[in-house]
Amino acid sequence: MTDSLLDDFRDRGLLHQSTDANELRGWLSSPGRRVYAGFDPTADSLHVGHLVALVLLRRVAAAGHEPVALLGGATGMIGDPSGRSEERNLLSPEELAANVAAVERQIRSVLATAGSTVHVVNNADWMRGVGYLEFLRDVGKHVPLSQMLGKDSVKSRLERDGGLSYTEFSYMLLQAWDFVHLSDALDCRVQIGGSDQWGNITAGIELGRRLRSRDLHGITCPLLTKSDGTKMGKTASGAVWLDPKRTSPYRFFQYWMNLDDHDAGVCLRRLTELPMEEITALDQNRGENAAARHTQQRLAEELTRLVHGDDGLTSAKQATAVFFGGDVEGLAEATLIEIFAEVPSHAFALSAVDNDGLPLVEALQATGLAASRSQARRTIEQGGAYVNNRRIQDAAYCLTKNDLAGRQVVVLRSGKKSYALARFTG
RNA sequence: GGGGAGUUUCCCGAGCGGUCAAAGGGGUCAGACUGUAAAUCUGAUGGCUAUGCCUUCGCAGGUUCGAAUCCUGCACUCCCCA
Repeated sequence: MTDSLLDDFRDRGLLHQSTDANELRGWLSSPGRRVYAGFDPTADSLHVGHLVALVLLRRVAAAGHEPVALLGGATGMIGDPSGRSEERNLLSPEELAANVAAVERQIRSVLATAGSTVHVVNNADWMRGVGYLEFLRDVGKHVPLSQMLGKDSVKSRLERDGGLSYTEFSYMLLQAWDFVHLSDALDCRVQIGGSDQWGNITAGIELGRRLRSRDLHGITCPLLTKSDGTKMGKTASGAVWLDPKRTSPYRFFQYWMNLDDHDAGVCLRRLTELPMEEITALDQNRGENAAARHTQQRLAEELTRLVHGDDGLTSAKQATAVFFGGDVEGLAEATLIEIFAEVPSHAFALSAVDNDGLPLVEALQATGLAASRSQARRTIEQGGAYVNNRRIQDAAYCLTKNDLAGRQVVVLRSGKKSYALARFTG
C-alpha cells in the first residue's frame, strides 16, 4: 500500500512529471512520509481549480503518508507569476490575513476525513522574521541567475510586453526556501502541485541540494482543462468556489452534472476516491447508456459530499429535484425559501395580490427574469413562462392569492433554468 | 501641417430623401428535439398604459410636407503624404 502512491497517481491520470521515479518510490516506501502542496490565499475561498491539489493530499493520506498543506501567508504577499500573463495586484495585509483564515478552514475541512495526521502550516510563520540581507546571503547566493531565467514562467513573461517585476521574479526563491524549510522542520521531502508549479518545485529541489545536500522530490499533475478548451471550474458567471456563500451546494452540484461525458470521466478519475473498478464500470456504462449520465451523477455526489458534507449534498439534491420540474406546491415554506435562497427574488406588497392581482408581466420584469415588459410578454406568448412550474401562456395573466406557494412566495421561471422568487409581505 | 475614408440598433455590417424600428450575419431570449449534453430546426429580439403611440442611425443646427439618407459646424476613429 505505502509505495503505491505513484502508481495510484499514474492510474488516475494525475501524473504529469516527476523527479526520478525510483528514488521517489524508495523514499515513499516507508509509511508516514510527509508530502506537501501549497495554496496561495489569493481570495477568501478556494475554487474548483484548487480541488486537484486537495485531492492529491487526500490520496497521500490514503497511501499511508501525512499530507502537509502549506498556506502562502508570506508568498501571497508577492504573487506567483507561474501560469499568469500579467503582473498581479498586491493584496493588503488585512485582506491576506482574512484570506488565510478562510482558506485554512476550507483545507482543514476537506482534509478532515483524509484518515491521517494532517499538517497545516503557514509560510508567514518562518518568513516573517527573515531580513532581506539575511535572505539574500542565505538563499539568494545559492540560486544561479541562469537557472531562474531558464524557467518557463519567467521566460514567457519576459517575452511579453508587460514583462514582470523584480518582486514576482523573486517569488520562486520564496517557494524554494519553503521547501527547504519544510524538509528541515518536518522532514517533508516531496512537493506536489499542478504542472505550472514544476519550475518552482525544481527550484526548491535545487536549493535543497546546494544548501543541505539533501534529495528532495517533486510530482506534478496535469492541469485540468475541459475538452471545449475552457478552464475547468469556470462558468460564464465566474469561478466555481468551494465556499457555499459564493457558490451554493446546488450550483456546485450542477457544475459537475453539466460536464460533458469525456470531462466527467476524467474528473471521476482525478478528483474522486471511487475505486478504479467502479470507475471502469462507469466508463462502460457511459458508452452503453450515455443518456443515464451515471458518471456525472456519481461525480457530482462525491464532490459535493467532499466539499459540502452530507447536509450540503442533501440540499443540493433536493433543490435539483425542484429545479427540474418537480412540484413546488407540496413544499413547506421554509424548504422553499432555502431551496430558492440563491435565486433572485423581489419583494412585493401583499396587497398587490388582492383583487385583480399582479400582472405576471410586471412580476417577471421586477424579478429580473425579463429585461422589459415587452420581453416578458414575448416570453409568455412563446410558452417560456412558468408560475410554480406550471406553464402560463396568457400574457394578461395576473398573480393572485391562489398562486401563493406556501404563505407568501410565488416561484417564477423563464425558460428551462431561470428561476426567481416573488415574495409577498405585508 | 496637407489629402482621403469613416462614425447605423448588444456586436459586425447593409441602407444613401418617403414603402425604415432600419436587410443580412453573430450574439441573446424563448420553443421543438434531446441526456439538465452537443448538434440541428422554429420563432422572437428598442420601449410603452400597444392594431396605436414614443425614442433610436457620433453631436448640434439647417433644408424639406417628410431625413439614417441632403447642407453647415463640431467631436472622435482610421489611412496616405510631410
